[in-house]
Amino acid sequence: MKKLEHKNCMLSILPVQDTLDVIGGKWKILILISIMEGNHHFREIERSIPNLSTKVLSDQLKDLETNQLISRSVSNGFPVRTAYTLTEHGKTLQKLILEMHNWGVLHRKKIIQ
Amino acid sequence: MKKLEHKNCMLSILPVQDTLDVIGGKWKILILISIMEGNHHFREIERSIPNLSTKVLSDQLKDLETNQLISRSVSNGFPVRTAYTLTEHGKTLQKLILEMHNWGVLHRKKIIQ
DNA sequence: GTAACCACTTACCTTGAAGTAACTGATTAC
DNA sequence: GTAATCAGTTACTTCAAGGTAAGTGGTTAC
Repeated sequence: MKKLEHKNCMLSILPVQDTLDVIGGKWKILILISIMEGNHHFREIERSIPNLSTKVLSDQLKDLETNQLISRSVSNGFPVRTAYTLTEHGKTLQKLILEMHNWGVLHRKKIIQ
Repeated sequence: MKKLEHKNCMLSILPVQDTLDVIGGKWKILILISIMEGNHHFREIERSIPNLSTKVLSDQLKDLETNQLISRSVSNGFPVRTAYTLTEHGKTLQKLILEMHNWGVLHRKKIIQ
C-alpha cells in the first residue's frame, strides 16, 4: 500500500474560503465597520463610505443579512425608518476586522518606509 | 463656526482598504497558506490548491512579490529550481490568516446549526 | 529520440462584481 | 405646491479579475 501523501494537502483552505465568500469583495467589511461605528440608517451608511453607490449598498446589505451578520428592522411608526444592526454572529467578526486594520497600518508603514 | 461633524467620518477604513488591496481576491490568501504549509515550488503550490491555474498563480505570485510578502529565489545549479518563501513582512499576516480560519470554522457551524 | 517534468508566458475569452443614472413612493419642511 | 429627505428599485453598462488553452525553453529519465 502506498504511503499517504499529505505534504501537498492543505488542511485549512476551506474555512478561509468560506470566510472570503462571506466577507470578501470591495465593500462588505467597510459596511460592517460603518455599522459598528454607529451608522444604522441606509443614508447614514451610504454617506459614511466614499464612492459607495445606493445600488451596491442595497445589494451588499442583502448579502450581509442573508449571511446573518446584520439584521434589518423597520419601525412601523411615522416616519418609517429602517435600522441595520450587527447580529451576535456579526459581532464575532470584530476581532478579524481589528486584525485587518492593524495589518493595514503595519503594511503602510512598511511600504512607505 | 460650525461644529466639526465626525459622526459619519469613518476613521479607519483606509487601513482596512489597504489590507484588502494587498490580500483581497480569490487566491492570494490561499497561496500564502500553501507556502506557509511548506510548498515552496511553483508546481507544488499549484497542485496544492484545487482549481488554481498556472496563469493565475503566476500573476498572483508577482503581486505578492511586489508587495514584499514573498520572495522568489532561483538556484543557479542544475536543475534550476525556483523557491518561494515568505518574507518577514509576509509572516506578519499569520495572525490575520489564523483569525480568518477560525472565523470560517465558526461561521460554518453557525450556518449549518 | 521521445516522453515527461519544471517553470513559466502569451493570447484570447468569459463572467460577475461593481458602477451609472434615472426613477419610485412615501414623508416633511417651507 | 415645490423642494428635499428617506429608503430603496430597475435597467443598463463597464471592466478587471479570473479562466482556457496552447506554446516555450530548458532538463531529466529511459
